[in-house]
Amino acid sequence: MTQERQSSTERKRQIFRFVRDRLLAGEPPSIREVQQAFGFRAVQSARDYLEALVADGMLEKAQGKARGYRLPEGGEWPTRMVPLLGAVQAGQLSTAIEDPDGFVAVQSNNQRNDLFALKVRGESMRDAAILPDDVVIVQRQQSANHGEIVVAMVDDEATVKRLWRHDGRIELRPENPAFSPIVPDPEQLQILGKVIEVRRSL
Amino acid sequence: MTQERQSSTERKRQIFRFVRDRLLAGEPPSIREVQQAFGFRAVQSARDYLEALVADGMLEKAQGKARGYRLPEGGEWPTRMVPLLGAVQAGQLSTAIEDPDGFVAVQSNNQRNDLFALKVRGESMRDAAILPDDVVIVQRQQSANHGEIVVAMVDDEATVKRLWRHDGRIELRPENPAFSPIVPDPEQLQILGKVIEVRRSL
DNA sequence: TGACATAACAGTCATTTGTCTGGTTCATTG
DNA sequence: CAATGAACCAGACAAATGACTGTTATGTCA
Repeated sequence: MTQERQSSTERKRQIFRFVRDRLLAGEPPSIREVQQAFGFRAVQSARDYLEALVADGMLEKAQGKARGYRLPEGGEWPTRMVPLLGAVQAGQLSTAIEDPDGFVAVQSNNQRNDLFALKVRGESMRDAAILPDDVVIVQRQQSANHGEIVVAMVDDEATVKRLWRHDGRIELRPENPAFSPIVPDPEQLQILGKVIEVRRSL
Repeated sequence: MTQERQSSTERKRQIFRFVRDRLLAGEPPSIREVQQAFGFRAVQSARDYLEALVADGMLEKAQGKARGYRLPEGGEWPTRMVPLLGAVQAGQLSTAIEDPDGFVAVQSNNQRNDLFALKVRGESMRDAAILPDDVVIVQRQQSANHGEIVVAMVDDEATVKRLWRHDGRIELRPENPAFSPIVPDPEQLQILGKVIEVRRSL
């Protein structure tokens, strides 16, 4: 009359995967949904497993709130959705982020809300293996180190270039012999952020 | 005694962004949480706005479920975790997938469980902008079309190459003049899948 | 065998959350 | 002004969900 007995550890793993997948899909399950998914006849059975997972540090939960189980923020890198911007013009970054073209899932230990994604235009970084229509994940910051690939405002438009420092001057170098380096007026140079990842769909 | 009166459209936008950001963070809000976030004295006020957003197609909701508001399914695909494999040897793909080096978040409308990720070794695809240590997302399939980039078993190891068909023969072409095309014995050619995305961390 | 631990079950209560019906305030306008 | 509609408010009810206490089966092992 009761459901077949199973090894705790294996079922625990299955339940964790179920909850994790639901959380990654943005749909936190209720305890009773876990119960039904695994055919338990009692709510408490599912609850026992969930509590065990919390005790193991595999899950966290918000007391009293509905659908309150979450993945811990520390151990595994949480996946977050990051706004995808088509084009950015000077001074419009924050407004562009409020009305993005879409969202991209990124795994990052970055706590703050300072990542965004940008679609690359042009061939100027071809030899750095960054092609048109690639999507770059960008960490917002006002400056960058020598040699890092940055997104900067040039002629009122966001472009991807490698930042080069020499003789106290800053240069934005394309990586394609067909393009010329840019030596911006230091007063006007506006760096939007540093490229931390490149993605290309085939 | 009542809260300051505001223009509907602007507040609607604000409420939408609030809900959207909560959803993207994986924490769907309850109606009362929206109410409190905007200082409404009545639940129904928040509810009115949420209903309006649903009517506008900006949100969807699941009847009766707690925290049931969602972003519409338009173009945004669910994010799934896909096993990341370091190296694969012949015949060991399925076992490798059970003990992966990690997981990668992928957005895909693919329903089946036939995606995996593989870390690229070697420079043989350099001119296709695929570099060592890049991670390729692969869709498992036994064959592929002319011109597609595939993962195939060569010398008992998985390699990334472009598949070329001519004269009824199949060739695995590197994309780097320093490497030579491979013309495998058709009997032994084992294609693991097709590369659908390339990622590089900087 | 009997003590023990584990996995599952039963039932109840409390809180959170969604739903509903209607009322109040206030600017606009014919 | 009276009518109207928009924005907001009040309160109650119901469904979903979490929390709690205790019980029953089943395997292990001294």
